[in-house]
Amino acid sequence: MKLSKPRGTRDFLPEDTKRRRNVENILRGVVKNWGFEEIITPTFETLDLFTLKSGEGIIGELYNFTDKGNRDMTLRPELTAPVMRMYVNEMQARQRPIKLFYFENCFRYERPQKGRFREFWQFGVELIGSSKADADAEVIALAYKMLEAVGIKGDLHINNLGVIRNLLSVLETEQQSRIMRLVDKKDYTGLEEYLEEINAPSELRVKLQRLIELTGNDAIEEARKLIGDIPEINDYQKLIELLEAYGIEYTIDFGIARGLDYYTGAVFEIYAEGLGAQNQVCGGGSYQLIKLFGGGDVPSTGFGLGFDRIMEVCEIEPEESSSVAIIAKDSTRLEAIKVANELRQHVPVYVDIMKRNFKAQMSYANYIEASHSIIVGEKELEEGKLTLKDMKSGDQELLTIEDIIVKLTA
RNA sequence: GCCGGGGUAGGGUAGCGGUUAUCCUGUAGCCCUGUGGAGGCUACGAUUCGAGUUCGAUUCUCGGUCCCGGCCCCA
Repeated sequence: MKLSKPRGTRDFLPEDTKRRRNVENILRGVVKNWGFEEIITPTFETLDLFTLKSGEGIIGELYNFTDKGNRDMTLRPELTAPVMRMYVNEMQARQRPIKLFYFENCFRYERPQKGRFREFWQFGVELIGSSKADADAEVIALAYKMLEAVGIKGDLHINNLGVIRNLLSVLETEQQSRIMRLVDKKDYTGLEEYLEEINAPSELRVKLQRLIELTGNDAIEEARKLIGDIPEINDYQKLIELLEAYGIEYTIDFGIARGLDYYTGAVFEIYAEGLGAQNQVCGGGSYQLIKLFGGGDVPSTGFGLGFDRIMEVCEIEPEESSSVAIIAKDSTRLEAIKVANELRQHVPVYVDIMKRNFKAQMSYANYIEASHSIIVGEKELEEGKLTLKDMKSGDQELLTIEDIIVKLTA
């Protein structure tokens, strides 16, 4: 074969596309009912949007290019930054909260592996304008419910970075960032070495090491004992109470972190089984990006769902709906087109365009899994009727087109 | 960027120095000009690419490429 698709991209055949659209629409249905509205941003953006958010280091992972005006551009690797850019550009005067969602493809120049492609789809939500635990809870619960709606029982881990940031606040900003990155990577030996290197106070060291290993139901109380009655723990407590009210299952996990400074409070990740090394299907949290992009001091919370990974484990199949193959003879082909015109107001219709004989048309109807075939033959037309055949049962009856429409749309 | 395992018709496979490159499935047509899913017959269709070793490479060696899994990374 001479032409092939670019590495890490995929073709979606009709069957694949049908499955994907079905799941996509289920997810859309859920977010819409939570009051979120869909937006679309450009497929490519200026390079600095992403370097500003994530640092120069990400350039190696980007599909970037210079356009004919010598501007540095890139295909978007994610959608949080574009959405925040959109907000800063044209939505700052709107009353808050602003509840947005998107479903778009993203591009990253990475080594493909299971659940990781160079072109992939993200379904994401951004809730702009509230720093309250209520906003965090709504977003987290929504992520959970979306996965539930497509039959995925995710393992949800939550944390509030405010607690660890409070603990680290005595250190220099640079040191704090470095520590957050190490915690995020779960590189605990590296963390120990670094704490040694900067000669961190031994009390802080012990507290930190114990804190990031706290998980489970009593974790908050233990953290309170460890660090004291700080406001961040109370916020965390509020979040838990709200999540209980939403009726979702979660695991408190002080080990969840983010390597970037603009994450402020709540963070969460959802894992699913059956995905190999890339088992995270959702990641999110509250962040402060708008200020970084030159807007006001507006807090946000959001998440991204890895749609391709969802499809990997999701077993939902589209519902079967009725479709019709019209079987005609040479002498009735023109009449068949008229019948097709009528029926196409209601259901998908196939008409032979291969000049096939009667039997071959029937065979094709079977192949495409049409629920019904309709025989437009001389005998039928003489009576002003058509034969409707149920392809599953094989039963057939002579009916008027009106009766057929009633039957098919029932 | 790194480490493994792989690429033979559209899909699934056999062959592992010399074959008309095997078989299944598929697609098209016919048997069968108003009834599909079965059967029979016929046709279509492949050695990932490039170099090397050899009289001769699908088979051995090296490199590229793509696929699969993992590391790194994961905004």
